[in-house]
Amino acid sequence: MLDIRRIREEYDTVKTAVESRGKGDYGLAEALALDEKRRGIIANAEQKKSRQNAVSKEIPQIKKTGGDSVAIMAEMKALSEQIKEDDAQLAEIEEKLKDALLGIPNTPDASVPVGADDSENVEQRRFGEPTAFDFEPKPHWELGTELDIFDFERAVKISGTRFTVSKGFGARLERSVTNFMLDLHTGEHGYKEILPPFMVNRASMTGTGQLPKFEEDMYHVTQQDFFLVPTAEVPLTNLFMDEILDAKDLPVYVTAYTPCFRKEAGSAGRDTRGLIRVHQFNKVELVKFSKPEESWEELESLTVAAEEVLKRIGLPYRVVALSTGDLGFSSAKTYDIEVWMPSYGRYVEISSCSNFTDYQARRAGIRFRREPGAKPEFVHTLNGSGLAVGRTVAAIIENFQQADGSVAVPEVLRPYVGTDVIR
RNA sequence: GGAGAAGUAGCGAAGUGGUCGGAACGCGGCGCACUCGAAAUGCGUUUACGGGGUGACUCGUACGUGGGUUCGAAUCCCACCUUCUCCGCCA
Repeated sequence: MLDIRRIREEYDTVKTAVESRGKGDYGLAEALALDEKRRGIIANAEQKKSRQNAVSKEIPQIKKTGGDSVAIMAEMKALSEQIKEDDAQLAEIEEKLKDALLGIPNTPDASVPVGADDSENVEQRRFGEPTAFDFEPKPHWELGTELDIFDFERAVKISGTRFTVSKGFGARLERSVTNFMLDLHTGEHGYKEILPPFMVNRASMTGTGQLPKFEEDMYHVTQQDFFLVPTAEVPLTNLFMDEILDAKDLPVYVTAYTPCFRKEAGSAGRDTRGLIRVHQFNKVELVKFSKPEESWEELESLTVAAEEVLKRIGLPYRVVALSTGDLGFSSAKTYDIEVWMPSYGRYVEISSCSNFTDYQARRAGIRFRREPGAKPEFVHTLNGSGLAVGRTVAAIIENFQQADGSVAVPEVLRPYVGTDVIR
């Protein structure tokens, strides 16, 4: 969430930034009004409390010396009731203020292109050229079914639409890609591998910004109020919830493979075939905790680390900077990496790399101390897919398909897959 | 799932209705003294959040969490969370 003091002191700047997302002020004006009300109540209540504390210290003396405590007790009783009323009123205002703040998105960085939607995203760079074929290429769902490595019909039978079953080399390829990504990031990019829970509590989902606004997108285990993780970002970022880190340990780099669970509500009819948009998919996630002054540099290197996966596999891609209208709720700046997907005839999102600045850190209470005795400051959090595994598999199958319907295994993956060609 | 015990500063731990909350005591950390240096020893110091103030500073809040009783709660009552021990179940 945004710092209420920043909203108070730089209201116009914050308002302009938030409104650049193109969907109003998200209750910013309301938050400011609530804050003013809140401070008025605090000033009043604390004066009364100060008096109450002072008198409470005197009462034992009065009693000991046999003085008359009846009048003062009556006064204190009345004061105590007033304080209770003030506190109740304050709690109510603070609850409202907190709700208001949780509903306000992060302020886009000044470098983010202003635009209404994804059509105004700005391409940053490309790697490779869209794959050229001297035959008619097939989409991965057709190839995969013919090769008997995907089984969409049985997935529907055992679970429903938007679920997948991989078999044989299909399952092996998925596992290989996952391992390749984890090995690259842990071995060469300095990330520590984490295996987190796949279900998290409400506090974690609130810390990273999925709750309270986006509850309808999540799978909720109502029996125990758990949520299935929509991304490993949630458990990874909340590793340090309510902790104060040591500056000498920053930056912290962590990575994890998890399945990701999403309802995909509102995308009915979109990408209904294949591995592109499903309720459960695998992803390797990269998360960083950094000092504020280093986070922009860290965003660039995180994006480069994610790109490296595609470079080594040999898949054509491009990087785009999201415009303000397409930017995620908690993000101050996001680069999407898009891989070339022949069946779509365009680039498709395969990674989203964001700097959340102190927005998530403030919600989740993740701080650091520059030196012993210094005031704790909020860290900056960043994350990016490194990469979405299912979409990577789909891209490999489509871009590496051969005229005879077989799929060449990219060289870096051969030691993992154990074959040169899937046929 | 059942029974019992416990949650107080970085760690251990005292406090069972008021002068006990930055909080006894011990350990650790930091500073100073002693030392060529270190150890040992001695002295001092050591939380976070919010309000007000340019500031020195000041007021408030916090004893797992949330309620309640009381003029006053770490202390009494209720609910929940977590940890430990035993039993049950289980990969």
